[in-house]
Amino acid sequence: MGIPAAAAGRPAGLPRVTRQGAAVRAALASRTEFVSAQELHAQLRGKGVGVGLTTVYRHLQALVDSKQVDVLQTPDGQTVYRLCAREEHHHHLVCRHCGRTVEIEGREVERWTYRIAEAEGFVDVEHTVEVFGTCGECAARRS
Amino acid sequence: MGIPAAAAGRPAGLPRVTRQGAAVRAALASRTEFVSAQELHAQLRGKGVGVGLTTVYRHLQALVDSKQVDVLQTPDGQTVYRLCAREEHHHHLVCRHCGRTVEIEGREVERWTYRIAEAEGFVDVEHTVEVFGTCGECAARRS
DNA sequence: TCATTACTGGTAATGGTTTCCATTACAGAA
DNA sequence: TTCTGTAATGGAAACCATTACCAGTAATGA
Ligand SMILES: [Mn+2]
Ligand SMILES: [Mn+2]
Ligand SMILES: [Zn+2]
Ligand SMILES: [Zn+2]
Repeated sequence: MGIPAAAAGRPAGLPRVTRQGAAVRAALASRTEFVSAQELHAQLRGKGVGVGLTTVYRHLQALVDSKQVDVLQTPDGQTVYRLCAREEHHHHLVCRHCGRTVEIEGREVERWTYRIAEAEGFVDVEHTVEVFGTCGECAARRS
Repeated sequence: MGIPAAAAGRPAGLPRVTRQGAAVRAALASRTEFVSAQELHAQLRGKGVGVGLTTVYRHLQALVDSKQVDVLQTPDGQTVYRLCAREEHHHHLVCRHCGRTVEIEGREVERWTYRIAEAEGFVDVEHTVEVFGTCGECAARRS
């Protein structure tokens, strides 16, 4: 009675495994930079994988909610996603030309935000820290 | 010949002084938190000040371009504006409930972003650093 | 006062994201 | 394997904040 031992697949009865879900995740995994839902959708369609745009949005949101994917808004306001290597909290250094992305970590910044917030009496704090610039290659290419 | 001594008003021949421009700036000055263009427009209309939504957007953008106003996107993606006290580069600690905003400065963070970017070969770097949380009052109110 | 032209603002167009909802197809039960 | 309940799908329509148009208005300098 009770919980089947081989409950490995997916805990309890959560998201079903579908062709589309796998496709979205795979598409994201194939890209190393941040990409938009529309870009991913176009990429999938281009390779003949039938997936609705709505579904792409849904899976991306689910991945974000489960902390498996990072999101950020580019300076020009579009939402982009990325399947990051490290699971722990981190930030990004992004080339505004080619999109090349480097995951960065900063103990000092973490301590700083916490200290500042506490000093002002704020609790339940979260922060966004993103760095944009021109990577070496792009800088050379346009010199 | 030459430049009139009393060129105080507005340097050279740049933006004209209009009722609407003053209204938008005044409306922003009356608010201490970050507000959206739509909110400002509604506030102005509510007080009987006739200003078109398009014009509100235009003036906000102009104020942003001339560094007189700060912009940021809330976690839920809406663009909000604020007339800050200090002109120098700084960041914000914002209450996600009441919008109360504290201007913060962080030499360490500035140095950190610069150092990281340089180490990775990035140039022409800019960064976004915003801290969101629940302020003391709001924390008490919902305890 | 007059002419020049930047500014204004209503309306239409954009464009990314979400909502609807009828259809499809996982996955556990029989 | 087949049956079934229901989560997932996806095309179309709705949303909605922001922008583009452009004819009318008004600030400015002569
Ligand atoms: Mn951090
Ligand atoms: Mn800074
Ligand atoms: Zn680059
Ligand atoms: Zn508050």
